[in-house]
Amino acid sequence: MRKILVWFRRDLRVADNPALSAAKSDRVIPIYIHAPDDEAPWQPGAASNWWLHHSLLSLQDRLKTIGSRLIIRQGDTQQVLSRLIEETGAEAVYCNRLYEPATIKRDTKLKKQLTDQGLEYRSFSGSLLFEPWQIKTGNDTPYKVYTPFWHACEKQGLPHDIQPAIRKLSAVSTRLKSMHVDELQLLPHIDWDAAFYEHWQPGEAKAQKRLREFIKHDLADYDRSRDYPERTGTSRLSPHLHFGEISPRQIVYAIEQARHTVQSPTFSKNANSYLREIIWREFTHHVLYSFPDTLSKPLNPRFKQFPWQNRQTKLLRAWQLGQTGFPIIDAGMRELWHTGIMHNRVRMIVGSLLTKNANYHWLQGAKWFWDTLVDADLAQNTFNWQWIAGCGADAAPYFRIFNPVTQSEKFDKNGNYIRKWVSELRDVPNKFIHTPWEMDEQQQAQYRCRIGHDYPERILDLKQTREEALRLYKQTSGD
DNA sequence: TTTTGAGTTGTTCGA
DNA sequence: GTCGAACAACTCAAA
Repeated sequence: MRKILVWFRRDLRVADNPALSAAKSDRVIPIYIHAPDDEAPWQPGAASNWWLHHSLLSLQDRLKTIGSRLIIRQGDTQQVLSRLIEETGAEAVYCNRLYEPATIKRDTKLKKQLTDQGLEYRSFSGSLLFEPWQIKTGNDTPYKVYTPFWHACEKQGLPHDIQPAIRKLSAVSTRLKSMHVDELQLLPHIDWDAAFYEHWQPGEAKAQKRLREFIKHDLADYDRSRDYPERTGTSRLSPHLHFGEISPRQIVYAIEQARHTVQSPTFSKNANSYLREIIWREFTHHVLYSFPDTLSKPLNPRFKQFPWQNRQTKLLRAWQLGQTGFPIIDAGMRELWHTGIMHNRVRMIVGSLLTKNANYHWLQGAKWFWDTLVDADLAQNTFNWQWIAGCGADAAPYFRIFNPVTQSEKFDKNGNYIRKWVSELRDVPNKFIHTPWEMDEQQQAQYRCRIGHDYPERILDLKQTREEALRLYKQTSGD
């Protein structure tokens, strides 16, 4: 039996883990290397680190139940790996592939170094359904439009062959030292994460539970209910997927099973809508893989000179803190701050306001989301911010500027979402919940919400900024 | 090579 | 209140 280092990265699961499965009949030494310096300039934010902490604890427990032990180390990846190889006498390193530009660069270098030393380095496909080089147009170019990409995936068939969970691994020598998860200092020093514990349960088992509950309660009505932020009609699997506590193949497998069991055209239609979202995730990774410059530059070259603002100002701060004076925006930004997530519908509304109405650079929004989201994912964050800013793949047309009042009236009719997150508006009746500035002084006093005192004035004029944005974007699209 | 059809999520205005 | 059209042309992808 050979000794194999199974290098966990963002595949923190035991079931359907191709690298682990490939190594399981040998002597597996599961390792996790915390190497924050490798990830600059996109260091994971505090919310992401909170999740990682709990996910690592969970993986540690899971491995213990099958007779193994997770070895945690910190430092430069290459040095830590060499050290571990020396200490253990391992002959091989197995891992599941990641696709961000900086990670590919690091892993390619590592692979060369290890193979040069006569070691085996093997990587597997564990976090995407399709490898980014696997889905190409007829001209062998990467797709830039979603629908044909989806059709190409459908044509190949969404893979749902899953590897069963491993029941037993050989023991890891007690002499091999591991750090405690606590020592990685991933948890915040000040206590702002209380609400996270109410909203999230990281870990492989919880991810499976979330998937089952989503299919049972929400999938049948997914098309409709996913658009209403007060409901829980979305899957909320994104952070689990990001850290690989669950694989997209496992999701496809479970959806297909449910489809088979339920046997209803409506259910099947809703199931497809959800699978399309999973394929959006694939699409964002494929686009970043093929166009690594999009991390900082617009995919659409017309936007090279686009005059987005890039300064730190009061307006940006007000947006970040949920103090814009627009209830739906403030609800979303506060939900994000408190829970590490924001409903998808609301992400579009706040993104449109920042990039189009306020004319901020999409990277400003991307950076804030990166720091605050538990599901922060480089490919998806980059893609989606470029999408809403109108400069990305299959982007929103220039005239699509969300109106936060209209959106709010449409998707949070009774203001339940707003009142949940913006307590100043708790007593404001439905008539004014989307437009509290329309209350006269007496009403403001009566409902205990004085504009400019209890709740902020609006930070911008919707109509005027919309017209300015239309002018700017029209110029850019029409040149 | 050329042609053809289509393209996540919206808003506003006027009939 | 409801509905359809305008907002624009361009690029992508496949036939």
